[in-house]
Amino acid sequence: MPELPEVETMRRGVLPVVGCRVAGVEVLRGTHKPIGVWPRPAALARRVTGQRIVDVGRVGKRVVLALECGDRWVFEPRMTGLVLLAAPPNWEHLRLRVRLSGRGPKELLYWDRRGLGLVRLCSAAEFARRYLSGTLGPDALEITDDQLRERLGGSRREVKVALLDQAAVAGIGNLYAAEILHLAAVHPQRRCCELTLGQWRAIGAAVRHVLQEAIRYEGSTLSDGTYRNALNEAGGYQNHHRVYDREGQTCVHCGRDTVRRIVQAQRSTFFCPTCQPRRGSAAGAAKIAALAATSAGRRKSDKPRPPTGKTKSR
DNA sequence: CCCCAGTCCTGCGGGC
DNA sequence: TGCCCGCAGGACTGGG
Repeated sequence: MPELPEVETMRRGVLPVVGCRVAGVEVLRGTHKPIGVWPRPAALARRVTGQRIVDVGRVGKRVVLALECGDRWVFEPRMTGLVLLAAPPNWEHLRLRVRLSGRGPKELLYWDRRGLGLVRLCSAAEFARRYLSGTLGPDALEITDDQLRERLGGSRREVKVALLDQAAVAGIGNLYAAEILHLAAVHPQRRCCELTLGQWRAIGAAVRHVLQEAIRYEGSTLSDGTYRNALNEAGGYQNHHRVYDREGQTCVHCGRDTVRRIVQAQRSTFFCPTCQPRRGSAAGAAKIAALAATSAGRRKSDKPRPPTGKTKSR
């Protein structure tokens, strides 16, 4: 389930490949159906071999290697994909091995248990067309409250479903949508067009706060253990979840009600009926005002543990 | 245009 | 104990 925090953690983890040259690439086929790789392996090897990696960026939930020729190599993990420098959780599901030369890591690996992910090499023009020109909304870490409201405020969709729309805002998935709405004190089934300006601000503040905290803890590793960072280590944010996967447990905020589970758009949604009433509450708005202040104040001093993050390229 | 249901894929856990 | 079915949710497609 890599969402923005997990993919950002992978991106930071593989930053040491910047400056290395691609010495070769192997597309591995085990007993499973091969993942999507574009172009086909022979053409891929021809285009990437000898190229220097000049940057590691992120676009939504994808890791992007920028090559010196201008091509962008996009790794899209979808449900279970991992971009790794260390040994993978299980060699059987290794899908791609990129051998590197130069000082730094000797190889970069793409692993994917379910094989729903894909790896695509794009020219600069194709990259822009696919990922930068309107098909993907502003990055969730950078979107402003006004942009969020402009892009979703007119929609009749339920707000939790709308937050998953990558064309509106890029990076939020099922887990963090639930966490964000609990912090913002907004019921997941409220329609976007019914939300107040204050509620959109609360959601905006919660988007930034939840995602930054999750990045600080290097993402969420659920009970299936699939998600790992680039060094094959588990994340820590699962210990700080407010509602996700906590059905029937006491709400950590109000301490009185229990977390409920409903299904929206064929996906589980977790929420607390007391903290997220169907109508907005003054208490929720006040809570968010305080939170927004601490979140903004923390941003500059919030250093992840090494390897440290760098500006992403887009 | 907007929105939704169905599809892909594998591992795991519940039920019998 | 072993088997089967349903579920997990990324992005995409086809259709209303």
